Amino acid sequence: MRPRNVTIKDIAREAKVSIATVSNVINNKGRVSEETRRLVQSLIDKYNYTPDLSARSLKNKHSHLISVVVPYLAKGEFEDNPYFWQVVSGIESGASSENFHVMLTGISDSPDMSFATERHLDGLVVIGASEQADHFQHIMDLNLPCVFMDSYITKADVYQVYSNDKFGGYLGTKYLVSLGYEKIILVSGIKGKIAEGSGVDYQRWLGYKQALAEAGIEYNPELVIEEGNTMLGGYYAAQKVIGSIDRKTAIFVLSDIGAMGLIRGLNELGISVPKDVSVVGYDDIFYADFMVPSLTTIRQDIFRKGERAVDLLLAQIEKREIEAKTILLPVELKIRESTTKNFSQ
Amino acid sequence: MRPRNVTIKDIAREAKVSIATVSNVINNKGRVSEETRRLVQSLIDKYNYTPDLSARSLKNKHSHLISVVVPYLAKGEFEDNPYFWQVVSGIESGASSENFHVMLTGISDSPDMSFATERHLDGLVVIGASEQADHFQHIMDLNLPCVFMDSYITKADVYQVYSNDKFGGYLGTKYLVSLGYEKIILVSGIKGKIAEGSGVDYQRWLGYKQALAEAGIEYNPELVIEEGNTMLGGYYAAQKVIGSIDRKTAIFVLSDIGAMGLIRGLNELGISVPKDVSVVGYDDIFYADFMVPSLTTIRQDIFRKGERAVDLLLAQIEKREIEAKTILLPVELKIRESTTKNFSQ
DNA sequence: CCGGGTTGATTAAATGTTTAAGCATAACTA
DNA sequence: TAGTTATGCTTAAACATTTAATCAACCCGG
Repeated sequence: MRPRNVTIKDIAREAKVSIATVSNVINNKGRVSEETRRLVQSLIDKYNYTPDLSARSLKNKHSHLISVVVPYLAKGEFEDNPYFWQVVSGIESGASSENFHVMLTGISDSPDMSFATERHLDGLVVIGASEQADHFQHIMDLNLPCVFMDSYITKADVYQVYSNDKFGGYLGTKYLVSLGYEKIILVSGIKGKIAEGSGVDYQRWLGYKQALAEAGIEYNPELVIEEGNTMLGGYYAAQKVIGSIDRKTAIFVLSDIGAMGLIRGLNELGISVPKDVSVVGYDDIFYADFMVPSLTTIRQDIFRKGERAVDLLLAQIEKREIEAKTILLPVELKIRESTTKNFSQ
Repeated sequence: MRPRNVTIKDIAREAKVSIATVSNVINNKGRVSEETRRLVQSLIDKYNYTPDLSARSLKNKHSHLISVVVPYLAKGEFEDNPYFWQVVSGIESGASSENFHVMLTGISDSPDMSFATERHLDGLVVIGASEQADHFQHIMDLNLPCVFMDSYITKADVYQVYSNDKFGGYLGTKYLVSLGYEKIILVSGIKGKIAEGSGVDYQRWLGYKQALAEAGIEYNPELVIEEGNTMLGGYYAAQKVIGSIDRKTAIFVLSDIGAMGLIRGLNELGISVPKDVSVVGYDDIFYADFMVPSLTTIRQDIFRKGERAVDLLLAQIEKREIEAKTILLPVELKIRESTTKNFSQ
């Protein structure tokens, strides 16, 4: 029905040159006179010819395709934290402006990474990897340009981007202390991460501890609730936390989504934020500002993080010189309605 | 460093057979004895060989790759409605279980669809297309298996999946009427869609009108606010709406995200939900249940919608017989805290 | 014992590119 | 003017597959 796809051969035939010449004008390589270059280009435009990427990638061993590897919540179901959508959005933005396309793959317990070589992927952005996990070695074995985001890999000298999680933990805690609270509950993510000493939550916890130490508040491990940085996790955390809330207590939740669940849970238990307890979140996902109450939080530019990851990835792919293998993005305290001065004294 | 990728040739050589035979065992085609099949398979397993998808796709003209086409908010920036992440998650789920991979591409005003043929994409899931828009014809011209989601295409006989938007609009409106409200403000999406008569918002608007008619309430176009189904849109809608709120007024927002912005905006203007006004949302995005107040909304199973779109797409790709080209998913009223009976009488 | 069918394999072409090597022709240099 | 060099282009191989065509060997019925 529709004219079959025009190939380099068709262009070459009509221009009365060899396909090599056409290839040369496409890629701006080799030697070709201005005259034929124009002729060929005009035919390319006329027929709207674009080279077949499968053929190209077969020859080249690269595809202009990168993949972002996102942790699965359940089998085949992505984490429902809008954080990821913002990251992915940033990655797509960075990639598409450099003419790369983005594939989306989930990673599970037994990760099969063969797709990366099968498809001649040019690179990977891996979100929230852990060097303890199986998949880490699998990924390293690919020997592919790779950027780890929010991963705190120390064993290997890899490219990484993260924001200043330790400082973020410090900032949030210190702010609550400055408001007059002396007992600061930390609601953190996946169980065991802190003990394991890995991941963003561990870093934020370090900052939390540091701020406590500076304030002369003794660290109490019982105030650290590892509930998972999900809405439901925060919601259940409310029940765990309720018993220990007094006039000197504030809560620092290491994700906005968790904070949202927590606030909801507290409400149902008759505790109102910020009247009865102050809550600080983390991430500044785009609706933190629209919640009721709006959420005091540690802001990181999530979209930007995705873009920067692509920068770093493309630098590797194109073997450009780079200042540093690691990009550390700033965090910032956003004060909103979910926190208030402690008037109990 | 790492042994260069093993190809079909290597397997063939070691098995002392031709590459055609290896190809046959891989694809379960042609004739090959049980004995050699086992031999070859064992070598495939031993070397962890997987066929090169570029070469395959060059020959086959298909790639086991589909793309989901998402509207851009700004250039390179996806719509921030978590709705999309849930859809994409469902699509990835459906695709990966059938060994397809998913690419993510944004669509803008001047859409270049050449990537689809260049990459031998097997199909497209297009979200929120409009047959009036430029991109629609571009997509049709590709002549590729395609599923339109939330698009209400009528000009062409295409595969589509949507949920029962008209009924959803009816349901939400009728519920507010049943609570005793007589003046129901509709906060809708992108300006002009209703006049244009296209898209999900138009359908929901039809349902809205129908419910009003059944209740004997006169339709008043001034009560329809087209503000964009974004959080910020809802937020600004609050200002437009504030003047016309009285004791008999309720608000139906055609997206949860917009409802969230609206409720926030109303709060800032001193109006509390549901005490002063009842609000119904649309979508049941995953945190509608966790907001304060939790949101009465029209629920659709967004994740499922993504999965079903893939079903439909794969049926086309594999040329399977299908009952119908259109899948209509149910909607359901979820009653929560943002609505309350009108006690003004 | 001969011709036809079945079985298990091989050969070779084809897919659409890129690229190294080669080859005229023209232009420059000594 | 002869030798070198630069220019513009072509040839052909290579990339890793699939698949149609072919073929040898074997079996079997008449």
